[in-house]
Amino acid sequence: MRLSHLFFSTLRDDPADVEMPSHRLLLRAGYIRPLGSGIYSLLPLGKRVNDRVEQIIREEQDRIGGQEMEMPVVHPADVWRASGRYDAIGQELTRFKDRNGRDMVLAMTHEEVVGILLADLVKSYRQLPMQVYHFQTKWRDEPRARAGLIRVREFVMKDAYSCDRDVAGLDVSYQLQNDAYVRTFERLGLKTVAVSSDVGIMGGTEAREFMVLNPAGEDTLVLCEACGYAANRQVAHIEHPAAAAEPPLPREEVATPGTTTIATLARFLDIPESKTAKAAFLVAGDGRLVTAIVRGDLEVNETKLANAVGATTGLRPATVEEIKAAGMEPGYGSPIGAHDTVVVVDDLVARSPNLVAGANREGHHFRNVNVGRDFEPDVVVDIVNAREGDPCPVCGQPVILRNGIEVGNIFKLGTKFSDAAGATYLGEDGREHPIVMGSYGIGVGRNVACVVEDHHDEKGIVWPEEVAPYAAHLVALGANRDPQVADVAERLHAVGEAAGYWRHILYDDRDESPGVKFTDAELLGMPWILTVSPRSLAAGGVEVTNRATGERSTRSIEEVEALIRGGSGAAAELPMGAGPRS
RNA sequence: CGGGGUGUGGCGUAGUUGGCAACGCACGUGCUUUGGGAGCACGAGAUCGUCGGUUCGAGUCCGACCACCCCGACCA
Repeated sequence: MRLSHLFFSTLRDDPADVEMPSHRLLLRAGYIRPLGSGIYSLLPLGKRVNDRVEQIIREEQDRIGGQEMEMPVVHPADVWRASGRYDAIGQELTRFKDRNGRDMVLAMTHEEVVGILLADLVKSYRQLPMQVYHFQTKWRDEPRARAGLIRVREFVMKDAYSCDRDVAGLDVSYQLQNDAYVRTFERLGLKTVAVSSDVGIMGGTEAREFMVLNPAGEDTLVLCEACGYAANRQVAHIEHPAAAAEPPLPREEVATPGTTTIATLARFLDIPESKTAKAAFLVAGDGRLVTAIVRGDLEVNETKLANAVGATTGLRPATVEEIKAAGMEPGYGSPIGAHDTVVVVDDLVARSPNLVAGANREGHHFRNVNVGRDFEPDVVVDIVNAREGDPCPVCGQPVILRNGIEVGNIFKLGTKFSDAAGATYLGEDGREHPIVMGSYGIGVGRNVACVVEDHHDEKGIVWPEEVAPYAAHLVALGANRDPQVADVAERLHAVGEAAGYWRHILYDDRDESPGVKFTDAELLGMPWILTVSPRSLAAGGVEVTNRATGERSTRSIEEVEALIRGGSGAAAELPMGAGPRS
C-alpha cells in the first residue's frame, strides 16, 4: 500500500480532550475517526487491525468446534418480550417501530435468536453438543461512552453460544471457551486475568470475565497474590472477622448534632467507625425504595445490592423526599420505625451487636441497635465492597485491588433462553429436555484498543506482529532523485503485494522530509521499519529497524525480500541487530 | 441522569474595556532543500456550536438549547 494514497491522516498535535493512550494514538495515527459519542469509523488502517484481531478470535473459535454464522441486527420486539428482557433492560436497549408500527429493537446480544433457531433446528440429542458464533454489530445506548474504542455504543462483538444436553455438557463447553480465550488473548499480546463475575442481564449461573489490568479500567478487581484468587469486586465476598460477641444492651437515643457522616459521628461519640451502621437509600427501577445497611467503615456495592433485591434495571439514589416519605431522616436514617421500604442488611451488620445507628430524627442517633430486635430486615446478605488488605476468602492473606478492562466474558446461561423459545431436544430416554446454553463474548474494537494500551511508547504504537495492519513500513528517502532507490523501493513493495494480503507492506512514497517519514513510521507502529536510501544502498542494502527494540541493521535486498515474504517466522530467523550498525 | 469542563478554518490555539477574526501546523502553486517534524514567495480555506435577546455594533454580554470531553451509576 502506498502511503500517498492511503485514506488517512496523521495529526501532528494531540487531539484536545483525549486522555487514554489508545484513544490518542489511534486518532493521531489515523486508524479511527469519531462520528458521534461512542460511534467510530474504522479507517483502512484500523479496519486491517480489526480484521486481524477478528481472525485470531475466529481461528480459536474454530479450533474448539465453533461454527461461524450471522444473525440479524434488528429484531422484532416480541423476541425480547418472550425472554422477559424487553422490560428488564433499561434505556441501553434501543426500541423503535417499523413502518407498520411493529415494535422492534436493535440487538444488544443474540441469546434470544439462538434460542429460536435451536427450537427450529435441533430435534435430537444426537445434534448436541454444538457451538455457534458470529461477529456482529451491537448497538448499546450506553449512559456514557468514553476512552475511544474502550467503551463505545456501537461495536462488533464476537458472541458465541454453546448448546448442550445437560449441565455437565455445559461445564465442558464452558471450559473449552475458557481455554480458547486464554489462547486468543495470548496471541493478541494481552496479559489477562480471569475473574469470577456478576451475571448481569444474562441471568446465568456462573460467569467469568477476562480482564486486562489498566489504571483506567472500569472494573475493580479483587486479587490475591498468595493463592491466585481473582474476582470482580461486584461478586468478591470477604469474610470480615465478626465483632466480639456481647449481650444486647438496651437501646438508647443520644443527641448527636451535626453528625451527618460516619466520620463525624464516630469522632463525636469517640467510637470506631466499625461500631456504627450506616444507611444508603436507593430506588429500584420498579419504584421500590431500598434501604441498605452496612457497617460504618464499609461501602455499599450497588451491584450486590441490586442483585439482593432483584433490581434488574439497576438502582438510582433516592431523593430526600422519597426517604422522608418512608419515615426516615437523611443523615440520621435507619430502618427503625421506617415503612414502605425494602430493608437489606449486610450480613456483617447482622452479626454485629450494639451498633450506633440513625434515630430518624434530626441530630439524633441510637446506641445499641441490634438487627432483629430493633428492626426486621427483608434480606440479609453480603452487600459491601471488598477493600485493599481485606482477608482473601480462600487463603486469608490480604487481597489487593486493581482496575481492569473487560476484554471478554464467558457465561453459563442454563435454560433461561431455551425455555423462553421452547428449545428442547428428544433425549436418549425418549423424553424432551431443554437445551442448556452458554454465552461467550469478546469485543473486537476494545481488544484493539487494549493492544495499543499494552503496546506503545512515547513515539507511537508498537504493534505485535500478529495484529499489525502491515508487515513492515518502508521508508524511501530521495526516491525522486535517485532512480536506484526508487527501483529498490518499488521492488520491495511489489514483493509484499505478491506475498499475500497480510504480507503487504506500507510504502511511504510521499515527497516528504526524512523526519516526517520516520516520525510517522514510528507513530503508525509497524513492527519493522525498512529504510531505503542512497546511504543504505551504499552500505549494502536496506536498513531494517525493529520498532519494539530499536535495533537497527543493514541487510541485503535479498534478505529483506525474504523477511517480507516469510512472515514472523522468517523475520525471527534474521539475526536482527547482528549486522553493522549505521 | 447527577457533577465538572470545552465549543473560533482540517488539527492545536489566541482573541484585551463589545469596534475589520488572528497565529502555528496541515492544504494548493512555484523555486530551493533531502537520514529525524526544511526554507522562501504567492494562495485557498471560518455564518466564531445553534437559536433568541441586549446594543448603532456581539466571537466577546444575557438566556435557552445542542454537541463533545472528563468524573460517577451499566457492559464486550
